[in-house]
Amino acid sequence: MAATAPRRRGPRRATTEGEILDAALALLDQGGATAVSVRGIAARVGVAPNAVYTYFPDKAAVVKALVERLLSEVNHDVFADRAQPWRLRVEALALELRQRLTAHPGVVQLMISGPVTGPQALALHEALLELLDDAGLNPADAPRASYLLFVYIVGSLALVVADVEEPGPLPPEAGWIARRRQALAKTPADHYPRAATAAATRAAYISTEQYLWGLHRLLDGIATSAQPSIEQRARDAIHQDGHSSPHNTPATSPLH
Amino acid sequence: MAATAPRRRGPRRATTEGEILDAALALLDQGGATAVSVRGIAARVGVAPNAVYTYFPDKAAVVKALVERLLSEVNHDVFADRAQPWRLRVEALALELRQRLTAHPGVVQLMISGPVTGPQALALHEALLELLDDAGLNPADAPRASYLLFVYIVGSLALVVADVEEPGPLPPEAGWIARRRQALAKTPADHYPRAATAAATRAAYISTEQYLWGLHRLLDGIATSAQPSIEQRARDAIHQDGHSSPHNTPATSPLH
DNA sequence: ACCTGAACACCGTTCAAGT
DNA sequence: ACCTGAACACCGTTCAAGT
Repeated sequence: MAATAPRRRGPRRATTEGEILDAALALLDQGGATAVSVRGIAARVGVAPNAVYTYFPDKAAVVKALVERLLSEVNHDVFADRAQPWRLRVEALALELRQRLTAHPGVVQLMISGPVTGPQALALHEALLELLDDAGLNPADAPRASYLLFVYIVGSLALVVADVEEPGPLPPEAGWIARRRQALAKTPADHYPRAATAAATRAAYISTEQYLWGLHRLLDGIATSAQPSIEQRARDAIHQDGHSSPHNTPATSPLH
Repeated sequence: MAATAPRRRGPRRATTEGEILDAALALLDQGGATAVSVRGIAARVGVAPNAVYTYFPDKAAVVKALVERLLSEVNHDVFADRAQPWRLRVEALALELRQRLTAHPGVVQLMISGPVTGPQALALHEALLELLDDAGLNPADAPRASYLLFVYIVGSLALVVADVEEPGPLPPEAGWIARRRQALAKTPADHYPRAATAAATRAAYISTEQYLWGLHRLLDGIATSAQPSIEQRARDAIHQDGHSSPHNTPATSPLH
């Protein structure tokens, strides 16, 4: 795709494709997903609105490229170490993605405004498949599990971001939860007794702790059904049954 | 909220608040989330754009009311039967929500454009908490599990809807998957070997079957960690330990 | 190849005015 | 209470024209 362009030797005037994405990112960060506009980008770059169409066919292409750029900032090293237990590696991936994407809250909305099929998204998918293969999942379950994890991660972020109405960076977690607790305390106990009782827990839905709690339940579910049992793995060591191929890690939960 | 208005006796001119939501829904169904505009609604109702502001303070309020209306169409009966195993009940809820929301694909984007806190959303939350309580989850885990399920359901629907770019009703599943398989077959095996091998499975990510597969893993994870084991439940029948209160259902997976 | 001016068909929202 | 005309500050995209 990115053919080695002739690279003009004149001093000013940068790549201008990167400039456009820089401008789009700046708009995203200060105004949220709705603030990313072709006209806004053009104004920031210092150019007429339609000049953007020299580099991108339409706004959707700009958004797609922006999503790819942010996905490219995900550090694959944090979950690449095959000596680590697979659960810890998945957890590292989930936390890394959460951190990178919540740093630009609006990007989640942009991501789910169209199919996520760019090279960076595919590379992440590939890495996760590798990871789950290392975990001993069979080839039929690994992709299913990878999508399950992706759905959970994206869904979590989408709901977290949706909870704040003002654009800009997400508020610090502690104060955010406190504010939610205050609001949820008004839940009418006569109509919604259980929701009212659980108000404090509900306030923490947007927390990293809830995020990890859910992830661990999910990993339990994947391990339970898609990994061989301890007894089965013992037998596997002698007689392979073609359904599973345990590699290196035990199915212990790291934090639970 | 809905105080009994004087109800004019003149023949024409309906509630006009419902008319607005009808128009918004029609726009949503034929043009997707982006087609829901104040001006479009006004044109459909046959009124000046600013007339909408007589009934709603802003567009966000219209969207919120529309989401609530669609959530109100969710049939609680399909998961209300306490004689049914809890897993089947959760599955019924998940399928009911999926069916209702995919009937109006754009609504998922509208839902996650702001906090989901209306009465209908709360009622659903309450019902799910009741259900998980029936399942024997302790009061600390039930709300966490309910949010986990909600995240999964909403995340799944968001990604399913994001996969189609044209607005309007979702395509029939079989042809949709076939089209995806055709596209994913082009995955370069040299760069993404596992993703390429799993192309057929990836094509079915948007299927109801994958949706249920993920849900079952999730239920396994919830049952494993938050429900007492079989032995523990046997002991529970005699000696209550205050951590769990099993009611009526075994932890068998219905479809797996 | 890269950019512009001008235009088209849209947005959400406000304000003053009318009934 | 309910609605309108007019306006303001925005959108994405196209087209013909310029360098």
